[in-house]
Amino acid sequence: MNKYRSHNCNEIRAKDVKKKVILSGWINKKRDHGNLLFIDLRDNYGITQCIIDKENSSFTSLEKTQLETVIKIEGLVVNRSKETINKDIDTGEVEVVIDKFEVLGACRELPMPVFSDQEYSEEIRLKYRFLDLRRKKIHENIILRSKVISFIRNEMNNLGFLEYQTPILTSSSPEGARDFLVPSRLNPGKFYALPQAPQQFKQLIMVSGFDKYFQIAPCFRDEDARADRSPGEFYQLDLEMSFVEQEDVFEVVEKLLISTFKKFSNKKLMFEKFPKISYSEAMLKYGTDKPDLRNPLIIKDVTEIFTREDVSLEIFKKLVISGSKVRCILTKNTKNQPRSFFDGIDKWAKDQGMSGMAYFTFEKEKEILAKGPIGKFFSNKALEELMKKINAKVGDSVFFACNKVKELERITSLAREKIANELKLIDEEYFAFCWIVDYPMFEEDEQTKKIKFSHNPFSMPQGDLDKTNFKKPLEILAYQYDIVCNGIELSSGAIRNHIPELMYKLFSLAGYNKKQVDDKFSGMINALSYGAPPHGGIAPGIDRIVMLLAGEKNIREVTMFPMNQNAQDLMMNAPSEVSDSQLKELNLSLKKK
RNA sequence: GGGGGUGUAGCUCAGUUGGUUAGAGCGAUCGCCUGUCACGCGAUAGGUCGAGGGUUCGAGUCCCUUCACUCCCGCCA
Repeated sequence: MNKYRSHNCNEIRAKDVKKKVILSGWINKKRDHGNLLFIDLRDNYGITQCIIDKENSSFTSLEKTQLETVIKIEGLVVNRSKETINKDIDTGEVEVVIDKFEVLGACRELPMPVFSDQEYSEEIRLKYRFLDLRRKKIHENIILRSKVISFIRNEMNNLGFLEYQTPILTSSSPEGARDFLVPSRLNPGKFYALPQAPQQFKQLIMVSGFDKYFQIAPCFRDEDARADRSPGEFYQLDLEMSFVEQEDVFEVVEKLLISTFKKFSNKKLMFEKFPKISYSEAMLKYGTDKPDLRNPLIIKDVTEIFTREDVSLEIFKKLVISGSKVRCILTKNTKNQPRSFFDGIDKWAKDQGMSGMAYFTFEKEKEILAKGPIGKFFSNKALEELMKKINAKVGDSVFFACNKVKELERITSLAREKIANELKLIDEEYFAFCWIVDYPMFEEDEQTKKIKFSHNPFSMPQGDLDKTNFKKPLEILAYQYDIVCNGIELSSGAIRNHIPELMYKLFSLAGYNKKQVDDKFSGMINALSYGAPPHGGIAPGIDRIVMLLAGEKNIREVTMFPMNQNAQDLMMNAPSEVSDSQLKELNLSLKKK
């Protein structure tokens, strides 16, 4: 028998009564009655109540032992009397009468309690992550993460994919996020980069003839953090397939995500077949390319109404003449909402840096009228036309925003979320997946007005390439797609461009000449010219999938050892300074501040 | 880079219009308690009120600067 334990702390049951057992674990909680002491002993698996009384010579020293000390106890399993059974724990019908105990790992005074429902500051949690991780909720989240990853691996294998590793030390890529750089000792003055994603490698794997690849891949991007975005590093389920069209990728991913979400969550799927929404439609209807489809509110363009002569809201009309658009959000049957609801939205909008949100409610006396601050600026006819256009009924309200398209999209997207939350229109018991498709290949850089790749330079343009009008690059769509769940972008992917000549052509539109492309993407462009299969893939974010499954709003709740917002690891003290000799060996010198 | 929020005991927080010696719960230490499971009861220790400056007879509270954490915008092909 193992010297530390005969059972774990979630194993002993009524059938074990009268057995001599050895348990090891952390002191989760003590309840000291002076002559009788209860110890809740905790390990990864659960809790067992242990008991000792004054008759035992170890009583006094056990009584003085700190919480979170690791101890080993030996004792006898006994039944609890009926009225002392604890139904909240699996071992609650029994307890262990301690015969002797031994401290295996002493514990100093705790900087934060482990057994508590309190919330703690991120700072203290991250500094003492090893204590934080002992706490039930996050401990279970991390175990869930492990199980999800293992399930996904298994499913991918079943779907015929094989897992291949790709380099961590690679070359810096010119586009996209900022790279983490690693100096090369053997090549002074030169740097590796950590991969932002194994993008080029997975395409090379296809060129190498492996057909179906996947990897739970670490990705490194030196960009600022968000609640749903770890600074520094995160994981993707990276996958790529040869001889496929967009639909083939969709089929695999839908299968995988549906089985994963059904297995690990009790929430319902809003759609078993994920709806496909074009990028342009999403931007109009939801103001974003990551819409939360649990939210029933839809944005509509009503610019036309404000060109009518019988609408006299001059502030909007002037903006419309100078190129702004007006978009609105209709809320059903809200005529009885208190004034504070409407004004609250308006005030909130102003807090968001907008000029506020105008609103009114459709009512009917003799004829249709608009009740609200801007109602008087609309003629009867204009109101009827508006109602028809946005499918409104008497009793519904409508919120308007007016701005240049890009800002308008941002505003209405946020407003859609805000209003839905206020009206409690979002059912938290659902996962609503969708595909966003038909991304434009290029976009105009706002500052420089130059054409640039809007997503991924390696994506395949849509349509018959002979007929594509390369003179109007902004009109070219790509086989580029995102998958979104509950307003969170889970991944993006594409059918790749495997034709070198076309690649040069597209890069030239974005201002890169042949030599620059050859320099920057030598590995890949070279490979594509030696017989590359048509291929495509996608890369769902593992952290975000687990976050959704765990019902967490912050990615650190499903990450074992995350960095803080400033990309520092407070526990390991990273990043840190290095010695002069290390720098010298790397042929680096630091600028004095 | 920009905007918002927070910062008071080891932890979680309260602290009124600026006014006596800055409080509570948990934790720690000591004492009492043989059926608790957030055990109970009593006592003690524990504070640069994030830091610096200013206004004031007087600042945890008002003003300025700054730091830390966090949320958001930019950024994340």
